[in-house]
Amino acid sequence: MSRATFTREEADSRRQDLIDACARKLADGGVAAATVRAICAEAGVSPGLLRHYFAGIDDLVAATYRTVGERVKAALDAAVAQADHRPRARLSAYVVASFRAPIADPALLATWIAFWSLVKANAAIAHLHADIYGGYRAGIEALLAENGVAPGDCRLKAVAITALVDGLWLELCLAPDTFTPDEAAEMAERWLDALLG
Amino acid sequence: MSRATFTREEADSRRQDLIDACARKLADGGVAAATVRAICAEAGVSPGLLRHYFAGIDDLVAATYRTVGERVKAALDAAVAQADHRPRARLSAYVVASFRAPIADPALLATWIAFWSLVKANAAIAHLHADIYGGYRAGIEALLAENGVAPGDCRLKAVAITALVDGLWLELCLAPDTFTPDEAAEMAERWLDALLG
DNA sequence: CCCCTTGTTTTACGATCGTAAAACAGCAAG
DNA sequence: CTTGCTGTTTTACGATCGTAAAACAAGGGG
Repeated sequence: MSRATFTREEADSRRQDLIDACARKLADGGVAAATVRAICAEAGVSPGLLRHYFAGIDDLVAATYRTVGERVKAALDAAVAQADHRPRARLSAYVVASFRAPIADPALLATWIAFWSLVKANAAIAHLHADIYGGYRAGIEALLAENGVAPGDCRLKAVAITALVDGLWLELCLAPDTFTPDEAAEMAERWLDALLG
Repeated sequence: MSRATFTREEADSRRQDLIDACARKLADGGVAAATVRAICAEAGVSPGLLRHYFAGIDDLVAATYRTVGERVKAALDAAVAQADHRPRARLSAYVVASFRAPIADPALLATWIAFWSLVKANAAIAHLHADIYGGYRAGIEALLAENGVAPGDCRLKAVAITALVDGLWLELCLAPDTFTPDEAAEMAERWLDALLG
């Protein structure tokens, strides 16, 4: 039996393939399915290659969280940039974007839940989580300030908005039959109305 | 080396010990830490005993979800029973109880997140989840109806309330330094105000 | 006092895990 | 055509996983 052939790829391409495969495995099988062998098979690569690009499976999972987090943040920022320039429209755009493509993707949401489940047990993931959510919340706080919310109220209101969005994400992912992304966006909008007084 | 001694316990006691140990392991180590050997060690029992009370590890995890779910539901119902009889007070009691003892327990919330991460991959857990959340939502819908919410609006508003509560739970568990349970309860109350119009 | 039931422990097995290290193959440079 | 670098695969190892089945011990009924 001869050794399998392979094509040489640029480093960043393989790295990204592994990250994407990791996200996919986390999405449809949870943490238990994101094994070295399963991820590499999903990426169409032999198991040994993982440690050529990452320090280990934990490092790959962390890199995946970072990548997915940056992708989400970029999508949110893009939504704000494309929105009407009025403060309220900008805030709405930021929040509602969570329920539109490319963020409202079942696989992405499932991956996100897997990351949540790792925060308490994995220190590196915990640090990453604090970083990602800090940035997310900072974005909301800035938009709240634009809308005339008192500086002392921004922190808690940003938490409250993040909580509703995460909760709706969660239910949209775990029980997608009970409501639609449009209804989720509608509820989020209503929450903004309530918080802006 | 002689065989270790042991004391004979009533079946339900050992069963409950294993369930509690499973919840504890899920809480502080996530799904990865909830192995047969780790759980049995936590329960002070030899590894082989698990299969005397459960069909396997998956069965134990499911039983743990069911038990924890029932405990939460009982606490919520108790809070409503102790509340003022006016409809709005009863609804508030149901929602705010999520941020008071015994529900607002870090270990319980961490366990809950672990269950979320299993829903998509494990059919039995998914069925259980639908059951538990169905009951939870039904409780809110009944209280909303008491408060004069139109039948057609109850479903979506119950989803919205559940989402905010879950989102606040999540952040309270993953980033407990950013806000307090009291602030969470305050936000939930405000959400009720907004939804009741 | 002995036996019988059964809760409990022990031991063993095959599968799979993450990782290390060696063997190989593609491709550019000489 | 050959050489050297390195991306990639293969193989191997020790650890740990869930489970099956046998060995044992505790306590009650004859």
